[in-house]
Amino acid sequence: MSEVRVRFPPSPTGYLHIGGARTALYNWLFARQHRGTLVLRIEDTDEERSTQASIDGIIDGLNWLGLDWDEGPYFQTEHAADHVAAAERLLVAGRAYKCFCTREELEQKREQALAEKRDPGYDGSCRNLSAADIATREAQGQAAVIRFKVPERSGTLFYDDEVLGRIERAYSEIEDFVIVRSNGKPLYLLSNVVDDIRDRITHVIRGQDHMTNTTRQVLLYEALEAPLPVFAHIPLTLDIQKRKISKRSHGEVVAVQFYRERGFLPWALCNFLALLGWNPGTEQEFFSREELTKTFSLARINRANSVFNFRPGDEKFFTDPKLIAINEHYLRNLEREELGTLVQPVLEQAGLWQPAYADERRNWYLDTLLLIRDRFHTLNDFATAGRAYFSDNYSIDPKPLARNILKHPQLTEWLPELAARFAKLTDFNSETTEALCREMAAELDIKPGILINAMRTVLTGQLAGASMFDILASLGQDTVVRRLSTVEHLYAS
RNA sequence: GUCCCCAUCGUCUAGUCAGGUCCAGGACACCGGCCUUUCACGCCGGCAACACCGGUUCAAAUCCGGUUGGGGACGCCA
Repeated sequence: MSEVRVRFPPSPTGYLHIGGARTALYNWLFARQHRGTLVLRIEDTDEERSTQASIDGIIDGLNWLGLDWDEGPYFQTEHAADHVAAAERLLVAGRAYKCFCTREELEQKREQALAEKRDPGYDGSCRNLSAADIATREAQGQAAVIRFKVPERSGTLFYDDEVLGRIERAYSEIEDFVIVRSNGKPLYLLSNVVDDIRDRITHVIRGQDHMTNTTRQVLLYEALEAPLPVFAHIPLTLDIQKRKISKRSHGEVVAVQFYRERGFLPWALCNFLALLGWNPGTEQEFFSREELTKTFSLARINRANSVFNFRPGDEKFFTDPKLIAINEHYLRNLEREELGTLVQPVLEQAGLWQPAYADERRNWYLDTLLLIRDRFHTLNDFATAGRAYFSDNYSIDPKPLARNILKHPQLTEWLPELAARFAKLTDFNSETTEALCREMAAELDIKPGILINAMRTVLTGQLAGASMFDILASLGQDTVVRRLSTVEHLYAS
């Protein structure tokens, strides 16, 4: 039984996006499940578009997601000599040939073919050049690319895809493709195969957009006399208009980085991504790493493409609502200490962190997070909607201000009075404050809700929140008294 | 234009390979209710789909053919 070896080969031409992350996740799950090896290989043969920033971004993204690899990162350009050597071998074996057609000629033919609604593929002009002809052209200094010579066979070529079943394509439909540029640099189709052979890749798990590449690469494996890996083409992630998701046309919402910045939990994203195109066949939707690793299987990957349901410009659907729901689930179920650890950097970045939260106020800090997390969607909410718990410098939302404060001008007297009474409490807790508050409401002959909602608004700035008296206990007597004592400024403008 | 892939609620999907247990199940979203000082959680309920046509069969979401629709590829990009 041979070892499972898979790879994730991003091209560093942009950030890591949702689709790429899912491909990485599926490879990672498959590797971990089989106790195999995941190779990270940076496919940087496109020198014009490859950037160091992209490489860093991709690695950062994978690290954040917790998708670790066992070998690499390898860089494809470092093996360019291997790729060219393979091409030379194919040339010698008569499995490839030099083509002197210029880019301009090819471009022109392609456009013309498309305009006439004909097949735009290469017409094979240089396929049967004589040795003398080639020598002459080379002597003249004409540049040549190397093309793979697709065998003249009747019938169809096929491979058995783990997701899609048998895929067939007629030999006659496959055109002679370029494997080495005229400047001597190898191209993806070739490099990718040579590297996969060298890295002893056993399973190629990649997007369905590679299917036509695969049929050509199957030919390359054969010509290079290497065993074929197992192919698994996973469905594509589409936007709501059913367009393939790409960094260029969709911007940041499809970037993994975006979710990190917005306070999503990395495993929530993984869990969501796992379910986008795959399902366990049971009704389970939340998985730990271990559970997912155990349950995942290529055979249960969906054949149809899936839609990543986000609506640009829509605040509520700024990303797929299911992803938000999954994130909320994890946020609510995170263990106390882990939650504390994850929220810390968010508070730090907002300037709300205090060293005491790691020390003498640790308990208060963790209790407070537990108290307020139920209504939050992301980690960032702790620093925004939850700001009043960590700082006196917070703003009051207009909606609760109008509804709970401005509507009752007498609160300018009631709230300071309430503060005064709170100040006298010797045991300030949720029970004593509630009793006191209800007592005062009865005296004034008003509904307790008026005082309670007014307090919520003044103390947290928010329309919604946890049980008010728990909030009071969390905030503490001093803060509560201070904030309730002067409220006139709220009526200012 | 050619080739390849795909087709179940708005979205993610179960069910398709081994036809009947499916007048199609779950989740998210949405709507209503309960709870409640608010909001949320939670709980209860609701709306909502087998693309179409034909064939095979006692029986089709499931098998076959066609149509339509969607996607991908057709680069000296990866």
